[in-house]
Amino acid sequence: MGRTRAASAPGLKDVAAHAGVSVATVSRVINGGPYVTERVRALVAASMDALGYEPHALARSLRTGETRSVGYVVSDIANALFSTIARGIDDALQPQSYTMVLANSRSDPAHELDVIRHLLRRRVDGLVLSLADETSPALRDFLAGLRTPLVLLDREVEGVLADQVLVDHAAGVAAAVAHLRDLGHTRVGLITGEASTRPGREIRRAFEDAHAAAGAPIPGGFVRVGALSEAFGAQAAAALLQMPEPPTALIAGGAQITVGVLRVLRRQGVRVPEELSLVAYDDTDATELFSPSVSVIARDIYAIGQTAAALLLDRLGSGGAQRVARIPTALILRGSIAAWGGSPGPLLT
Amino acid sequence: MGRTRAASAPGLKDVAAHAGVSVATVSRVINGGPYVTERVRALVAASMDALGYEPHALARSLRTGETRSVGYVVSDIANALFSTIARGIDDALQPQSYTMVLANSRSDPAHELDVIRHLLRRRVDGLVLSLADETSPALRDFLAGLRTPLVLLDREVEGVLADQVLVDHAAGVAAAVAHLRDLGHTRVGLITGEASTRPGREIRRAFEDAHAAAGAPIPGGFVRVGALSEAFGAQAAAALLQMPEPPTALIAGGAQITVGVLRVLRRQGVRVPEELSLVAYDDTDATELFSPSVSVIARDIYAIGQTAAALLLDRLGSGGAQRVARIPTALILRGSIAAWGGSPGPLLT
DNA sequence: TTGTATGCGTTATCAA
DNA sequence: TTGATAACGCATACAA
Repeated sequence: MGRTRAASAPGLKDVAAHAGVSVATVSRVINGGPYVTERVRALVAASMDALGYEPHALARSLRTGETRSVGYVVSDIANALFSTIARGIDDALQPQSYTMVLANSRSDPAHELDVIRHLLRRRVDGLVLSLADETSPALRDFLAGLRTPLVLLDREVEGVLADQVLVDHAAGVAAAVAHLRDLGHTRVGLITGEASTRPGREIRRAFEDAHAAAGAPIPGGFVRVGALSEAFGAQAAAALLQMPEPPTALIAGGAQITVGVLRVLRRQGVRVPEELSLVAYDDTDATELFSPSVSVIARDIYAIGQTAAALLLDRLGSGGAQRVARIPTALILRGSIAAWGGSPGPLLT
Repeated sequence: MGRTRAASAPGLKDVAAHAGVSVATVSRVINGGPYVTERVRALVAASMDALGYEPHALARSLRTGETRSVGYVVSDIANALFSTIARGIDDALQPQSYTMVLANSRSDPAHELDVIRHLLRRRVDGLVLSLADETSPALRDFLAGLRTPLVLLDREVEGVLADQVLVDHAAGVAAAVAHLRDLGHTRVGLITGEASTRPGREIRRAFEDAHAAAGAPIPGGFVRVGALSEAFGAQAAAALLQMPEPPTALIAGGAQITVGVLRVLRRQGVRVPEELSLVAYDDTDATELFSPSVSVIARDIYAIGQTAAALLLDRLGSGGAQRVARIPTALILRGSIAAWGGSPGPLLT
């Protein structure tokens, strides 16, 4: 007896009845509204937890027009890069009581549009996008016409107005090439992702620029471009090693690619760095624990997510012009690099 | 001119006006309701994409009482274990057009309750929980009183009615101990997580049971229990190695712990498997690429997520009794194990 | 300082 | 086969 609708969760109405006030008053108490007596506030608060009241976020959102949620679209959440970014986003969102809604696109550009639409139907207040492919015209047009605030992570989509977080791949790659050349390497290979996504373009461009600046040619077939996968990394590394005149140093431009490369080097018993110097992408357990430890181009991945969320929250709050945040890269030297030709320098472990 | 409320997204009303029918009819078309002329259906469909109409999921949910979303509560999404599970959940959810809402508890039991409450306010239809601590009384009481369908991942919470996905740690650990003993190891150490969480309890129990079954004592100090972190793994490994009579074989019961252990073995130049045989947890890049490759107790992590989502969807659909799904473990033998005392067997790489 | 009443965009009930 | 309309739970303009 007493409560009539025992089945469903208590609402504002139930709390109001229990406290002997109106729903408006309860609402004011919940939202910290003005003009509420301390006496009434306490009364209502008591009723709320007597009934175990939990505000109905959907109803509130329908009324206010904001969901306090942001969508994160990602090609594969199981990828350490993206899950670390997700952590960064979520950590930055929680203090403002925003929620992250995750949508996995499975690296499929068509599906990508679907999941974005799905998020929009749920009326997320903003979107953070780690796009699988920034060249799809359908996606580009769709995003260009979008009102919802957007943050692009290391992606450039023509005609789309969005905040961006860009990783400075060029600096890391330039440093790596310069270091290897200083050590006497004139035959440096590169394995990286396709041009359909910014990192692939940037890494390749920086690699070529660094050689051009040094007035050094890149031997034919030394740049391998393909999927950001272990399989491609392995295949490309094997192909490179099989060349009549293989590279004496290699840059693996992508974390998954790196794993494939390491697997091949290990399987073929290639001695690193004696036979091949190696610079890989991203400071991970795998690169650190490989023997020898692998020199890497590293960046603060967590910060990418944090920064993205910060940009988005900022825009949701105050609006303003589109902004671009830049994440630096650093070359971390470890045992996988040695001089070529001349006398070897001191070996790191 | 024409549309009055150009600012906000078009609603059912706008579509109805544009098509010259009632909102009820539009709603029927959207939901594939019965009794709609093909003529009208086409008319409405045309109006919908003329206006770029997107259904308002929140309003619909408010009306229907279901959000078609499930919350996944996780102690750290950046952890590969949980991000892989998340992928499994999401993949199983998407075909049914359910969405995953992620909530990171930061391994903090108090915060854990907060994020669950937050998810509930958003009226998720169900919850998948990778709890950081299953012993918290507050959390236990809260969950016990919950109406929302629950799936516990490798956790046991007293008094809580929920579907469960349980990993069969015991089988893997038993196989590992048996294999090591067959190879002559009588001094096997274990580093694993605390009893506050099922895996820690199970792994320890299986380790002790396996020894008891063999009538073999476990040397004092050979079982180290602590945080599931790299730091603890490293610290415990160092302590074990420093003992006057250190173990000849070691089981690292946790992926993070494993990384810490590997780091120490490498730093101290411990020769694996000559000086120490090693069995670690989870088949990862790090364990595979370590030299030598590390034997592991593996399980299909992705399947944990998939199974959890399947159980939940099932319950959301048909209800029925609580169910328990079991995920097997397997011992994968690689080069990190060798016989002790007798003649070494054939070495794997 | 508090209460009443309206509407957010839907679905579902009932009449037509 | 279609249309009018009442909720869903809340926030807020306005009245008191």
